[in-house]
Amino acid sequence: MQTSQSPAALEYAKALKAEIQAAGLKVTTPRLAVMTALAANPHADADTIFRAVERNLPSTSVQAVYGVLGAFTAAGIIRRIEPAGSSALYERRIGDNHHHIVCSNCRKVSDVDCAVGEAPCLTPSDPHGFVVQMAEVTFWGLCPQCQQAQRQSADQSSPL
Amino acid sequence: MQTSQSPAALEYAKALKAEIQAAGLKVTTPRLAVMTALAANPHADADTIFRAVERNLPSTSVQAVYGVLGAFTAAGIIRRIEPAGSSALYERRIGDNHHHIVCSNCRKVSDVDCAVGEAPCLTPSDPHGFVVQMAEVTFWGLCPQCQQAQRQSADQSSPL
DNA sequence: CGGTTTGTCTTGAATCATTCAAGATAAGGC
DNA sequence: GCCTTATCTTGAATGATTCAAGACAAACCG
Repeated sequence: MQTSQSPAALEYAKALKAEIQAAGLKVTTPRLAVMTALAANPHADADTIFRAVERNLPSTSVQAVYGVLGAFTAAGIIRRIEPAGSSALYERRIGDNHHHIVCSNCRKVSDVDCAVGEAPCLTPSDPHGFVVQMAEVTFWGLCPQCQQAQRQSADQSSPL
Repeated sequence: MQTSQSPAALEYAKALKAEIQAAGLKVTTPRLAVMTALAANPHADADTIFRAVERNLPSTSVQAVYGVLGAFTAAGIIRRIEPAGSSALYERRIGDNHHHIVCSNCRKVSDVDCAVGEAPCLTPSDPHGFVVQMAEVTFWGLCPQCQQAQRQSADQSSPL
């Protein structure tokens, strides 16, 4: 991206490169850019990532971003989530089985650690013959901003 | 649907009608048909319901089905779920906060009662300022049929 | 360091689920 | 039975995502 980079940035680039190589994938400029964009946008959809990548790498195509995200997801170095009503979102935080809370109004997503380490309710009572591989928990609620917006409109409609 | 109906079927139709009316919606043939189709297909997408409805009511349009499903969902008499990788699915079982297990191979869905009545891990440790409204749990795994298919292909590739 | 192989990217187009809009129709209240 | 209004039909549009073919570049090799 830049001709001159800080030592920290160089370290970071090296780590990214190692991560991608470790997944058995070739290291390319678009791939590094997608990883960097994902670091800046922890729950981003393909279009958000595309626009972030495009800023530094104007020749990038949307399909390239989809390809990179697909390859990363298949390789297991990023995770894809699909909350109802949102397009697919991608995140770099993986391997810790964390969950998400989604704003039912604006669809903003935050990470949530599982409250209970062992995840007691994550063993279904009767899996109907399924072999359970994982449990995914999505909380729904109102994000701080939408709470405030709701309060304000309530104040307007019924002022004391 | 039929000119002559059994007493039980008449009772059922009456109950359906009451349910739809109670939601403040007009009772129409397509709406009754959608409800019946949903009873026969507990986790069906719009197209499945459309095809089921179409059998008895050939004049029905896909958009009518979308409209009915949307109205029912908005009224709260059916529930819409969107497991990752599936189109929207609808179910009549509502109000009991049950969860789902989805086959990661064929996307078949089954209901799962929450293992723990209180749902202990369903209170996020740190909701990041969100006001939590509900928790949605989706289990992923292999359904019995896909397990068998997997076993058979494993037997073929490495026969003893 | 240049050649070769193979995976990745660009361009262009297609698919699918879902939604929007306008007019025709039928349900429910009177 | 008539009127109002919600609902349905028809037709078209949208948006996210995927597919396909050829151009290109990364990694491996000597």
